[in-house]
Amino acid sequence: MHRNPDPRGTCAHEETHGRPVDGDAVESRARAYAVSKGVPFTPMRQSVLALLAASGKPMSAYEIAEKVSDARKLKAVQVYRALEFLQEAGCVHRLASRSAYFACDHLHGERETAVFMVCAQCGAVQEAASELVARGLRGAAKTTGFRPRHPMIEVEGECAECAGTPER
Amino acid sequence: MHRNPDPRGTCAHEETHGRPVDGDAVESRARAYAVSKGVPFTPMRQSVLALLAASGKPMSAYEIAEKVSDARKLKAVQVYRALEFLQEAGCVHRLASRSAYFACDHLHGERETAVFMVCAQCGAVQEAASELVARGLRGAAKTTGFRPRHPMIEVEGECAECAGTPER
DNA sequence: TATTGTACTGTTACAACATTACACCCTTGA
DNA sequence: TCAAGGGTGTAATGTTGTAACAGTACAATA
Ligand SMILES: [Zn+2]
Ligand SMILES: [Zn+2]
Ligand SMILES: [Zn+2]
Ligand SMILES: [Zn+2]
Repeated sequence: MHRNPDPRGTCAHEETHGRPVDGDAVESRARAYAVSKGVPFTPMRQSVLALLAASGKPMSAYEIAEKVSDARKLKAVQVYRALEFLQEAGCVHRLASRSAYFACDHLHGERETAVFMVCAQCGAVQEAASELVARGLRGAAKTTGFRPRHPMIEVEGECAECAGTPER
Repeated sequence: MHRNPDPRGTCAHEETHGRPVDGDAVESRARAYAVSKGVPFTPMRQSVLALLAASGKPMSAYEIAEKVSDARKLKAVQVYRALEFLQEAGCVHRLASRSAYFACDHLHGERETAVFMVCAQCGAVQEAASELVARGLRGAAKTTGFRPRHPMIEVEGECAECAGTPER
């Protein structure tokens, strides 16, 4: 059900599709967060974040463990620890629909509602913050007396590039 | 909310929190789908759907396998097969945020955008269809040329009952 | 300097979720 | 009778995520 599509098989122009994020910007955000929490920004955390930022696509923790070409072979549990920190720092998100993680260089207001748009063809993720969606959610919640806490919006579809080149 | 005398023993706690769906309605929808596809609506499928409808809460496949009190002990893979059919039939949804499945007696228009509101306390799920959210998503997609196909919106929070009775 | 506290690391084991593979039924229709 | 297509039962395996614990690094403190 949530097997990740094989990038090599589905998309010949992988290079054109990646949406690498600004690695430096995102790393400095992570460093700032580490300072604010009084914890170190370790090489482990740096490696995982750099890989995600460079790839620009969601990857599973096990995939990350394989691809962190840091000589050492990482175990998944180590990756999960790094991801936990990076998610707290706000520079990595988890895609529940794929059990995958990706780097993000946006600045998220505390109250923002992020929309993740995942391309079914190439796997690239685009992020948007829609006030209209946020209002809609508040409205839907109000009619049932529900108190929203953590909205999660993931849309599968086709990115502009893949829609434009329908048959690779 | 509906007349749904649970045949088998569900505990009293569940009783107060569950939001049982209309089991008959949802089963007839599943039967109609089976007919339309020329496949049988088997006892296996019926049992799984009935259990989900009666419980009114999301359950994992393994939980379902345990609780289908049908004398036989089901293996998870059998439950997954039934769930696959029931999801196609549109009477069961998967909650990605919890890797759980729940029955739904709504009629989903092809273009509707469903919002799942999951109570963090009691686990109950409420479903709503917000046109405002749908418009917001279309808007967000349009600005990036993204073609939305399967939106997935899950909001964690507290249902009216749990918010009203903080410490039951 | 020695001690303590805190957090990261490396490793093993395991829990929870999901799929693949295959043999064995059925029923339906040549 | 036979083959084809689907459902079932079972075992094995794959994937995702945590718990537990011993060891290490380092800073604050006595
Ligand atoms: Zn983001
Ligand atoms: Zn794409
Ligand atoms: Zn529904
Ligand atoms: Zn509740």
